Amino acid sequence: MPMFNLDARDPTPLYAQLERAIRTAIATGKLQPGARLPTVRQLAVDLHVNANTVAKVYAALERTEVVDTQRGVGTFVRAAPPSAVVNENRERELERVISRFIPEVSALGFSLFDVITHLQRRNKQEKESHANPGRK
Amino acid sequence: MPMFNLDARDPTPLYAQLERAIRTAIATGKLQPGARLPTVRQLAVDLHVNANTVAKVYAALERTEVVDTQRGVGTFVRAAPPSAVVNENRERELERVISRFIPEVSALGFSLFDVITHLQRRNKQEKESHANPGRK
DNA sequence: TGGATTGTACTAATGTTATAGTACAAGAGT
DNA sequence: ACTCTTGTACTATAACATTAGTACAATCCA
Repeated sequence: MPMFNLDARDPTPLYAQLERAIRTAIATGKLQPGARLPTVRQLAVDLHVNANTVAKVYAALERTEVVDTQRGVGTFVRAAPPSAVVNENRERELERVISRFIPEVSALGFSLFDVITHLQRRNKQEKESHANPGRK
Repeated sequence: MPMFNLDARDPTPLYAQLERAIRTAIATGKLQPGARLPTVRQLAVDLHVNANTVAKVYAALERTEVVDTQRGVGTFVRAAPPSAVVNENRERELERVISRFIPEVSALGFSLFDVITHLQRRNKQEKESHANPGRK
């Protein structure tokens, strides 16, 4: 079972799907700080994509300081930066990004409740995977 | 204000975004059976894309029998598909848009819990404003 | 030191996406 | 018949995405 899931029928480019998947895995705690990502070649085999595609994603994540790569060693999830924004501005920052998000989902016909329900399900799955890390 | 919303920064191809948007609009009832879509050229202007891109989407929707096109007249929404299919696609649609959203907020240093909390507060305010519509 | 592993850097070839521009065909209305 | 609007079809071009293959550099380990 591959660590991530790409959909070849999705018109979204593979590299974009993969980058998103890794960032999401980190954001939701599936990949914790310090965790090691698969090697470029191994992940390419698992996902049935070219090694160059994986390498491109790893390089992008390195540039944006999401992972830390060491030649000959591997690539690892960085420590979550202690939010450059201070607490007062944090709320406003979150408000701003969510305000951009709401019209998008509502344009697709979803309610706030739909979104909350979906996110809570994700959050629950995240906790379960923490409590039972070696799950098959 | 354009009828649909495309995001040039989203790596998903424009034609795919537009096809998805139209199908969703139909699925959610924003575009009802018999409703007329904008002309190829007009929609191209509204969305700031090439007319060929819109034409490509219309042709794809015609091939899959989602719309009915008549030369020199316009393109119109066909009868709605069964709702079971609609609901399945809706879930996937929500999943997709949220998957795009999560890496974005986490890049700003927010957790899923932060987002859920914020959305719940919004949801509460929304209900209150419904109960008291004339409120400032 | 030698060998294996890992990330990185190229080139080349092929297919897809998006744009621009032009032209044609079918229907509506005058 | 004429004109306008609409969808459709085509060429050409540029940029991007994907794959394949090769080579190199840094690190670890025996």
